[in-house]
Amino acid sequence: MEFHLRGDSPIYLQLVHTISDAVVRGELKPGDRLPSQRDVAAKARVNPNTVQRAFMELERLGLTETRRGEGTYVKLDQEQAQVLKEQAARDAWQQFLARLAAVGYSENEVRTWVAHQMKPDGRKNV
Amino acid sequence: MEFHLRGDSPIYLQLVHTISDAVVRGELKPGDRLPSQRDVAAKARVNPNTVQRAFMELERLGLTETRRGEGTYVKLDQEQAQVLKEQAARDAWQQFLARLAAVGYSENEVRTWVAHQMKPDGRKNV
Amino acid sequence: MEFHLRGDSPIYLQLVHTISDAVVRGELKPGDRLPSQRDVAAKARVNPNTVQRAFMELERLGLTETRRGEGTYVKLDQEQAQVLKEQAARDAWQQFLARLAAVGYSENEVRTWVAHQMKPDGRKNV
Amino acid sequence: MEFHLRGDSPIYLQLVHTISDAVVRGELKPGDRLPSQRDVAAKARVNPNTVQRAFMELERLGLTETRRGEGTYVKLDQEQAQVLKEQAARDAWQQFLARLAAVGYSENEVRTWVAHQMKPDGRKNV
DNA sequence: GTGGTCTAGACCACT
DNA sequence: GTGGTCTAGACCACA
Repeated sequence: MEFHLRGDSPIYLQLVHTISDAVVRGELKPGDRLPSQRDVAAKARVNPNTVQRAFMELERLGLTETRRGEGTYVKLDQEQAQVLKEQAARDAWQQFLARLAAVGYSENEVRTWVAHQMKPDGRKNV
Repeated sequence: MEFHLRGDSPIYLQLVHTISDAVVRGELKPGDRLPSQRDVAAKARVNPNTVQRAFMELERLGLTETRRGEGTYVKLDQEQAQVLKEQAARDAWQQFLARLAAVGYSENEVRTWVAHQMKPDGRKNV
Repeated sequence: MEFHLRGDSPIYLQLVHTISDAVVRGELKPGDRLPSQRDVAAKARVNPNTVQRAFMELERLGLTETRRGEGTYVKLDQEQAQVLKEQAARDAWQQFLARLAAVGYSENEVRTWVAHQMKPDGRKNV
Repeated sequence: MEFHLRGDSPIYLQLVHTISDAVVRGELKPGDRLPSQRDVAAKARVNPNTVQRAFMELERLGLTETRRGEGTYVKLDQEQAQVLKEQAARDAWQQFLARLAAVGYSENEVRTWVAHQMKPDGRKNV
C-alpha cells in the first residue's frame, strides 16, 4: 500500500482515508492483516504515534479490529464495504452539486456542464 | 446574507466562503459594501475577532478592499468573478472524479453512474 | 474537581470516569465549561496529552463538546444523565451478581448474604 | 471446564479467573489435576504461551503447584478456598457500593434500590 | 514483535 | 489562552 501524504489535512486522517479506501475498494478483505503500525510508520515516514492514532480511528469506524500483541485485522465485510462505496459516491456527487449551486449554477446549467464534461471526444475535459 | 455554520472546518473559513460565493455568484457586485464586521458577528453569532480574520482573508484573496472608517467593499470585477466561478466548477468536478476513483470506480462506471444521476425522470437524483 | 489516580487502569480512562461520573451525578450540568486541558493536567499532575486523550474520549461518548480555541463544554442533558446513572446501577448490580455466582453462591445464598449486609444494626457491614 | 473469553481484559487473566473460580467453588479440589496447558490452549483457542502465563500466575497465587513432567495440581485446601470465596463476595459488594456512590446514590437510596432488586416477586430482578 | 500508554516538548490553528 | 497535531522516545503488556 502506498501512502501519499499531502499537506492540507491531518496526517492521521490521510492515513485513515488511504486505508479505508483500500478496504472500500475491496483491496483489503475481511480477515486481512494490516501491516504493523511500525511498518506503516516506516513506509509513510511518520511517527508511530501518528499511525496509532489512525489505527484507533479505523477501529472506531468499525473497519478494523486490533488484537493486542497480534496485529490489526480488517473486520468490515464485503457487503458493508459495498455500501460504503456507494455512499461515498453519493456523498461526492452531492458535494459536487452543492458546490456548483453555491457559486450560482442553476440545475440546467449543471446538467449541460456535466454533459459536456462527459463527452468522450470532448478534448481534454480537464 | 445568511450564515450557516457547520462544525468541520474553521469558522472564519466558512465565513470567507459564504461571502466569496456571494461575490462569485454576482450577488455582491464590485463597489458593493459588505455588512460591517460587527453586523456579521452578530448575525452569525461568532466572535468579532473571527469575523475580522475572515475579512482579512477576503482582502488577501483580492475579493474585497477595506477603507478605514468606511467599511469593506467588493473589489473583484464581474469578469474575474466569472473566472473564479468556472474554476470552482472544474475543481469540484475534479474532486468528484478523484473521490470516485479512490473508492474504486472505473472511468466507465463513473460515466454510467453520472448518466444515471442526470436522468431527469430518474426521480430522486438528489 | 478532585482527581484521585490509582495504578490499575490507564490514567486517561480514570480521568474519563472521574469526569463522566461528575456529569452523571449532575454535578456538572449541560453547558458547563470544563477546566481547560492544561488546568486538568496541572491539577492531576499528568501530561497534557494524557488529558487530551481523556477529553477526546468524553466527546466520543457524547458527554461533552469541545470548541476549538474556546474550551470543552458539557453536552449531555440531565435526562440522559439520569439514564446513564440508572444504567450504571444496573450494571454494577449485574456485575455483583455475576461475580458471586462465579464463585459458587446460589441465588438463595446471595439473597441471605445481601440481606445481612443491609442490616443497619449489623455493625460495620464492611 | 468452559472458557468464555471476552475482549476487555487480558486473555491470560481471564484464564486465571476461570480456573481460580473453579477452585474457589470447590469444583476443583486439592490434588485434582488441571487439564494440560496444551489442552487448555486447544479448548480456549488461544496461544499456548498465553496459557503458560496463566498457569504461572495461578502458581504464583498459591492455588496450584506444577510438577515437572506430571502436570499441574490444585494445592489450595478447602478451608483456604472458603476464605477466598467470602473475600470475593465482600470485594464484589464493596465494588458495587463504591460504584453507586460514585454516580451519586446516597446510602439510603442504595438500600431502597437493593431492596427493590431483591424482591422475589419483582420479576425481572436480573 | 505487536499494540498500548505515557511523557516531554514543539508548533500550529482558532477564538 | 484554548484545543489540535505531531515528533521523539521510553516503557509496558500481551501473544
